[in-house]
Amino acid sequence: MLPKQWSKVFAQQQKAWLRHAAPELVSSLLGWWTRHGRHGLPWRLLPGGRQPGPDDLLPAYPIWVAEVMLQQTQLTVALPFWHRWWSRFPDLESLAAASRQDVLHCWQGLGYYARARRLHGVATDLVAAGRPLPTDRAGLEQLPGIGRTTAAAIAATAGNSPDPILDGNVRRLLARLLAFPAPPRQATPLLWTMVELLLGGRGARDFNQALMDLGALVCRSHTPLCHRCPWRLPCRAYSQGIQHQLPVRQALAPIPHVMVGVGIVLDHQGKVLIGQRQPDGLLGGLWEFPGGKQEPGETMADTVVRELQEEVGLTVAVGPELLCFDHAYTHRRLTFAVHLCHVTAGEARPVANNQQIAWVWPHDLHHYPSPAANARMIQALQEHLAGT
DNA sequence: TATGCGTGGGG
DNA sequence: TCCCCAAGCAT
Repeated sequence: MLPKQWSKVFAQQQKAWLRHAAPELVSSLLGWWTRHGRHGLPWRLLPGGRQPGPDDLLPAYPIWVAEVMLQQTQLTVALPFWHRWWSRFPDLESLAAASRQDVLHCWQGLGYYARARRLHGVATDLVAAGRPLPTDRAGLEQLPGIGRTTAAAIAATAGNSPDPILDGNVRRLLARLLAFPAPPRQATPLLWTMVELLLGGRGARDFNQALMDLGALVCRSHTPLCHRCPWRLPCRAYSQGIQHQLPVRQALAPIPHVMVGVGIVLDHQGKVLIGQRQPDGLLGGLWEFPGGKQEPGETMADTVVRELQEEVGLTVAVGPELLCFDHAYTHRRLTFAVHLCHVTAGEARPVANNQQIAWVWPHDLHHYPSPAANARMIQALQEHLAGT
């Protein structure tokens, strides 16, 4: 980390330069964007792909949904989910009228499930109060799940308001343009000031989209394509030849690895047992086969027996391993060992970690929203049953 | 200020 | 294979 005094001097110098250089930077950015072709979100979501003029107002609801889906998620990944959502919940009222299960089911596979819960909660509250979705940044920022960047993205995309964003693309662009000597991981006040100076108070619809396109297509994380960049000449990282070393990376904490034992319990009819996770926290509200962490000294069979006892009050006999695979979350790595089981004693009931349980026909499992790792287990189970 | 929160694509 | 990381936010 840099000495505090040094940072302050650096910030003052950069701000002064940016005030001076902003008009030319914006002009070359928008020029590049116009020549290059517009790839921004509103041009993908509007009927017929028509292009909005500067004074056009676009509907806030679909943009709100899209921008929340796009938090920490790339456009190409989110787009199919957005289309599914759009056909299922085309307006605030239909979303408010849906059940939590339907909403999670539509979101299944996209991750960060609290986003879906909050979208649903906001829709429910607004419709109950008879109020529309806010369209200004301040109003949007009051909603749960909406921070400054998402609020600005919605307001600027829908209404061309003068609200810059500061997402990962913009942080990386600024880090290179200014040869930023510290990790720009968080949206700091300094970085906000920088992007405000750059925008200069004009409508931000095209500006925000152009910045994100430049970051995604040219000023890429691994291999920046500087020869195509409209900011190549003013870019300090490029002039110093250090564009590959920027942005400065933040040291990451080591990621723990955990072994997890999972039991797929079949009853005498052939139904299987699933449990629904608590509504909040990791994978909240999703359904999965019972299981949990392997404790020191346990065999995997021990783990499955103990977890089934603790979670659903069943005593089971552990059969053969159905499959074993790795799954990585952002802050944890898991290895799942999945075993077929049958009940030897007890009656299934929700005890810990579950708000409810259900015995389900294997071919009905897809009606229950479940995390990606569990979806792999379901597939393996169905292949196993088809083969026997 | 640091950490929890998912998943899939790309080097 | 392994690691990074992506249109962030809440606590």
